[in-house]
Formats: sequence, structure tokens, C-alpha cells
Amino acid sequence: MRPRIVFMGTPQFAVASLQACFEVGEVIAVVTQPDKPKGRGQELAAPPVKLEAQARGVPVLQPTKLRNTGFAEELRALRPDVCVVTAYGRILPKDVLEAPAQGCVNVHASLLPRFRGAAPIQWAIASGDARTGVCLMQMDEGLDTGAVIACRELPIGPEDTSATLHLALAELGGQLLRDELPRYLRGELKATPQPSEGMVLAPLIDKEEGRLDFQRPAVELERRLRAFTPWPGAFTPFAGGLFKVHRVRVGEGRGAPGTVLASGPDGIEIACGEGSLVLLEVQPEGKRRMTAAEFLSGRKLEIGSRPFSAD
RNA sequence: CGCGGGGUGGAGCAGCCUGGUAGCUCGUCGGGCUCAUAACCCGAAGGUCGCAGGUUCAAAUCCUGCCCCCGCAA
Repeated sequence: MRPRIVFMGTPQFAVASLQACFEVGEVIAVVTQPDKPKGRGQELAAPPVKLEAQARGVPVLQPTKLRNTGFAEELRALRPDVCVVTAYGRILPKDVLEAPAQGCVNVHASLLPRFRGAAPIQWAIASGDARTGVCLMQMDEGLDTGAVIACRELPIGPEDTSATLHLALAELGGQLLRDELPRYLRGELKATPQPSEGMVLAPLIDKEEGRLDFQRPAVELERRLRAFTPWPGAFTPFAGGLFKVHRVRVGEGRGAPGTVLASGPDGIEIACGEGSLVLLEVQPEGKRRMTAAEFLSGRKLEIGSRPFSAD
């Protein structure tokens, strides 16, 4: 008998999980965040999960608050066997967690207990980890602290960004659900509590995390750039505006941090706390993304100058 | 009506406020020089100045509408 599933999720990352739920059970309702103004023009946009649910003709709930609003009763009334949560974006209160007959499970994009929290993919790259993955866990009241049911691993390549890993991990999360959720619901899989050893938090990314601090080692800046792609990216002040850096290479150069060591067709080399960063693809504010060589045909950078600092 | 920048030979930019000869650094092509470490010298080709309308003797430049790219914000 197919389980009655209520799915909770919001962004693109959650769509593959939702699709997996359709394969292994009856999705009786989808809970997602309210529509929010997006982009230039600030038009209201529906979350990707909502669009997918509507395309499948499943009822969509978009509560603003979960606590003390009767949402738990509403959920109970649906008589779900399980609630599957992937990147929903809210902490679930106890009464919601206990509403489904077999509780709530969560797909989390890291190898728990490493990188509990909102931005596990980003922090895995920024930390220089060689591998990451997805875990299916029982939810409890803590932040990603539940007992782990099953995991899948994936190597992090030297060119991986959060954008590329998001795609791969979303897909892997879908497979994990498809394969392991039915077994778990039948009682064939036992959840094991997370070890306290190796616990690391992955806090929400702030825009300021993208600001390039040339005092830091070049290798760290390169990893953070990939970790914070596509958002907030890597940027530095330039000529009174914002200057985005899209692609870099770690170099061998040395000098006072922030100083231009070389500037030519091969890139713009900036001295860092350790080593140097060669800027390969950049984007001045208001302009499109361009190669360093293109940028330099319109604006020369003196060797020895420090153009990327607040005025 | 959320705020803002931009669209000028193939690339990146200046010129626009204060209308009057299409500019800069590259690239391309032809020739020269011969090792200068982003090679150098001479020459050439290549542009409906995003589109449409308006003002004017005259519009890249001023006015109006539209299209496209992008930053902020969310």
C-alpha cells in the first residue's frame, strides 16, 4: 500500500525530492513558502515546488507561520503517513513534527553531522572538503540533529561550485528518497543517532561572505568563490561601485595584499595574504560578465596599484 | 509603477551635460623590422552611434515611445 505523503519544500533543490515522492507514494498535499516579490520589478513569484505541485494537480498550502496557527491540526486532518521535508526553509514545531503517523523525514545536503544548518553545500566547498553528499534523517526539534536513516556520497571536484553541486545533490537526494523511503516506512531500515564527533555548523550565508579579503590566502579565496557561486558570488569595491569576480586561478605571486602584480591577456594577478589570485573573468557594476583581457582593453590597471579597495 | 548603470567598426571603452569632421586601447588584414619577454614600426579595411518618431539649418549628443543587457534590492 502506497504511503500518504505530505511534501514540504520550497526552492529548485527540493523539486527532485518532490518528484521522487510522486514515484513512491501518494502526495496528498504540498506545503511551501508564500510567494515572494522577485527580481527587477519586484513581481510576485511562486516557489519552484509550488509550480511542480500545481502541474501535478496537488493541493498547495503556503502558511506564513507554523506555530500556534492551527497548521498542525490542518496537517493532522490530512492523515499523512509521513511528511517529507527538503529545503522548506522553516523550523518545524513539535506538534507539526508529530502530526504524521510515522513522523517527518528530511533530506539534508551534507554528510551529517558535518554541516548542519542552512547552507551545507556552500560550506562544504568553502571548507575544502573532498566529498559531500545527502542524508535522509528522522526530524526532531533540533537543527538537523535527527537520527540518520541513509546517506549517499559524492566527490567535490576542483571546478565544482554551489551551482553545480546543487544540481547533483538535488538529484542524489531524489534517488535516496526513492530507494530508501519505502524501506524505512516498512521498518526495514533503522535510524542511527548522529555521533557528536565531527559536528560542524553551516550557517546561513550572508551577502558579506562574498566580499574578497585579499589578506586571506589565495587558496581560501578561490574555494569561497566557488562556494558562493551563484550567490552572493565574489566581489570587491572598484571605482566607486561593485566589481564581481566570476572565475579565478590561484597563482604563485607575492606582494602586499591587494596589489596588482600583473595585468594582461592572461588575467589580473592580485597579491593575497598567501600566494596570489589571478582574476580571469570579471564584471564591473552595470556591465556584462567579461574576460580580464576584455576588461583591460577599456581600463588599464597599473602594476603596483591597489584598485580594488574602498575609496 | 521598488532603486540604478548601460547599448558607439570584431572586443572593451571615451565622446552626450555645453548639438556642428567618429576618438582611445586592442583585434583583423597588408608591408617592414628582427628577439624587444603583453614584440616593435608603417599602412589599410571595417561603424544604420539599439529601434522608431520628434525638435533643429544641423542629432551619437536634446525630447518622446519601444526593444535588449546588467548592478542593487528581495
